Amino acid sequence: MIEEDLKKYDSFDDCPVRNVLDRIGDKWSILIISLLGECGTLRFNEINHKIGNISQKMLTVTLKTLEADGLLSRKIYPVIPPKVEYTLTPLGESLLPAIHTLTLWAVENMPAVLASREEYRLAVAR
Amino acid sequence: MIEEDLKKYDSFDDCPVRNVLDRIGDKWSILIISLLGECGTLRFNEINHKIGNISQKMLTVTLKTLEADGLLSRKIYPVIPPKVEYTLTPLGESLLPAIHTLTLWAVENMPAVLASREEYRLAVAR
DNA sequence: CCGTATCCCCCGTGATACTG
DNA sequence: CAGTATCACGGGGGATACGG
Repeated sequence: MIEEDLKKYDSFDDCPVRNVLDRIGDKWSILIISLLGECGTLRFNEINHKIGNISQKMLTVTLKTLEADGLLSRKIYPVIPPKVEYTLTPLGESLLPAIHTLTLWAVENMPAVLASREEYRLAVAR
Repeated sequence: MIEEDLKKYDSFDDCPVRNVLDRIGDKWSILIISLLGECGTLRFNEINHKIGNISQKMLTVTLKTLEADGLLSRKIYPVIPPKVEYTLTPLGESLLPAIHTLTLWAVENMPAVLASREEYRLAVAR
């Protein structure tokens, strides 16, 4: 019984912010979306080099997830060596303003957060 | 221009969006911030019950982290049994618009994301 | 060049029991 | 009521090697 009875009181599963963070709150998604938002279209290795410290595996995995979610599209040129281009879909582009808002907050307020955290650390250490 | 100013954050380590997600991109932070944004001030067990499916440990950990980051404040009443109230700081409140923007996007576009994902799943299965 | 396929480790999260 | 303490686990993520 319990499993189902609890679900109707489960505010968690229906929270839209959590749903979106479950999709794009991982380590690389938003970074890739921002990058494509700036640059328009990029090849696999271009993204790889621009980010710099992402593993090839995670880049592949993240791009595939974003494609499955309909946030970016993949164009394969049947040439050798292979050439693949990634571009945001309109759905992906629609996410840019939200990311931008979050970015602005970060630029303005992260220094305060870091300062607070340092102060807290010192207070606890004492 | 903001767009150009942000370009200097291209590298991963200095990316503001990643910094903020590293802090509040965990499973419970944004949910708690939203809740306090709605309700103003809440006691430990009130948050516990309103969220419903968070473990006591994670609630404690998340609240402590948010306090250390200066996003919420903690008021302890020296009574027995203990009474502790949590309220957003101005810094925490300043995050609400960004969360709201993200929420709006989720409400509007998550159905499309889920549909795309299902379609992709079917395409791969074939 | 653009991926796949493995192996492995860390740590965020949860379950449970206990305390002032 | 509001936490601590401890144990356990699952999976996100990295390193590496191989494939078309």
